[in-house]
Amino acid sequence: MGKYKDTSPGKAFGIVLRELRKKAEFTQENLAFEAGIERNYVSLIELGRNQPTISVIFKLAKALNIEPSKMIKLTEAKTSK
Amino acid sequence: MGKYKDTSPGKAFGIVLRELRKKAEFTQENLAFEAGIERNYVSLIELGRNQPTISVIFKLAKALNIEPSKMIKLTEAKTSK
DNA sequence: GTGTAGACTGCTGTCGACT
DNA sequence: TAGTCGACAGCAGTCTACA
Repeated sequence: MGKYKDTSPGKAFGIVLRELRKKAEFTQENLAFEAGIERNYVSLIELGRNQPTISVIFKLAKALNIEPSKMIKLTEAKTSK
Repeated sequence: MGKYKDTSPGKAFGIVLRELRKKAEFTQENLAFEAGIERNYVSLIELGRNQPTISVIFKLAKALNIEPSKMIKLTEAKTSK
């Protein structure tokens, strides 16, 4: 407890998602199509406005051809530091 | 064709959560208290009825003293993607 | 100690359209 | 190409309570 500069998991995940999407050279529209979700929803997640559920996380990971746990691992790195 | 990996991420996560909770010798009530969520909600997650959001996953992982990515890794092993 | 149920609040996620 | 807006359905998550 006490004070920490707390980047919420949701926001951190959004940053990770954007980085991975750019690296994969996807547009939000392409990623949304591959993951089977809405394009503007990808935007909301990347901006950290929406906290995705576990099923959405798995969909995104599959679309990006990466393990879900790898995405979470990257997210941890942004939340703790 | 694997053994029996035909589970949705939500259900798989529930199974993993229960296994980890038992291993840590927590009751649902203890875990809920540590994670700062409702006791019956732990039950719903374990049963695969509710899909937790990423923030809840992080709360549970912290309460169990395990990395969130580790929980997801275990979940992958029980999921058919 | 856990599952479930109802009632409730608020957010996830969709959809079309405009910036 | 990405952000946002409003309207909307559905579900995440709370709370109390009972088997």
